Amino acid sequence: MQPEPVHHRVISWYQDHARDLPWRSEDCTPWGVLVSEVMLQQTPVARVLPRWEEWLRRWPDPQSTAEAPSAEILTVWDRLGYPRRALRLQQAAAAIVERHNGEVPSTREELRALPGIGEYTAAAVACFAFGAPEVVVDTNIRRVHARVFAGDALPGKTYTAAQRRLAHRVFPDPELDDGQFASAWNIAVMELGALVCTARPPKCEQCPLAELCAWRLAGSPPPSEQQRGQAQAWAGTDRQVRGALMAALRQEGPTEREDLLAGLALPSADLDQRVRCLESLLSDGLAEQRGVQVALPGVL
DNA sequence: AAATCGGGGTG
DNA sequence: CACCCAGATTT
Repeated sequence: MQPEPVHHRVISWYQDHARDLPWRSEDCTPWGVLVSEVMLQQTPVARVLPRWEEWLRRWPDPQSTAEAPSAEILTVWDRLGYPRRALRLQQAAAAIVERHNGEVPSTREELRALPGIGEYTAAAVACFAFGAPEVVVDTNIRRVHARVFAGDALPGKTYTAAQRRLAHRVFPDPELDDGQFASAWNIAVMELGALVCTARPPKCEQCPLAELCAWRLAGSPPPSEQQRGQAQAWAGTDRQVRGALMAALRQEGPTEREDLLAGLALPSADLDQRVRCLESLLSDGLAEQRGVQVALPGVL
């Protein structure tokens, strides 16, 4: 759409209030941006920062990442969560070496074809690392759009087709400013969602859009039951058991299968669940079994 | 469209 | 203790 007050207000607000994050630095490489985006998938900025610093210090480019032992990749990943992301990030590095001569590709389509790079991350890297005017939509942006334009308290758990259409409809026209204005819109709305238009108690008194926010103008109605995501319990789940197994493999190194299964400090997990979870880790390539030993992958 | 996949910080 | 966090992949 044509530039409107909503666009100018958000971008101006960003220029005054943006956090100083290392992957936003002028001298951050596209690889640094890509690593940050993968680490930030479902993981807060504060927990990513130290892991990102160490990763880039050890593996500053796709080539070195592709050559590293997977066991080291998973150890540096530490407890960031969803360790399959770490494995896919290494697979993406290998694909970049093979298909793109070791240089992070700059188009949304090429990025989307890499392992672990979905709709959001492909658009984010193309925009933040290369300045491409792609429509970026993350959980922060979905929430801002839901409130400001749709008048809803929360966007709901799943990214719907209607929400995708809305994001495109309110995106500034890239033809106008060679895309400079359009690409600035993405990071500005995202930061507004992260700092002001937050999930719980939003700081509307600090918001540059408060006067024109549809949700606020409607009286800030509370979220419906449908909009409130039902958080699945954590204790007793396979995810907890898988996480405990991975933590043990990181800390203890190669371990006899029977000792690994018996040593888990999770009394609630019966043997069937422990075996099922270990088998799933082996199947995912997050662990390897060699004889009676189980270990992180890639170490001979 | 829904399920699965970690882990920790926070109101 | 429920809820949230710069999602991707599979079914």
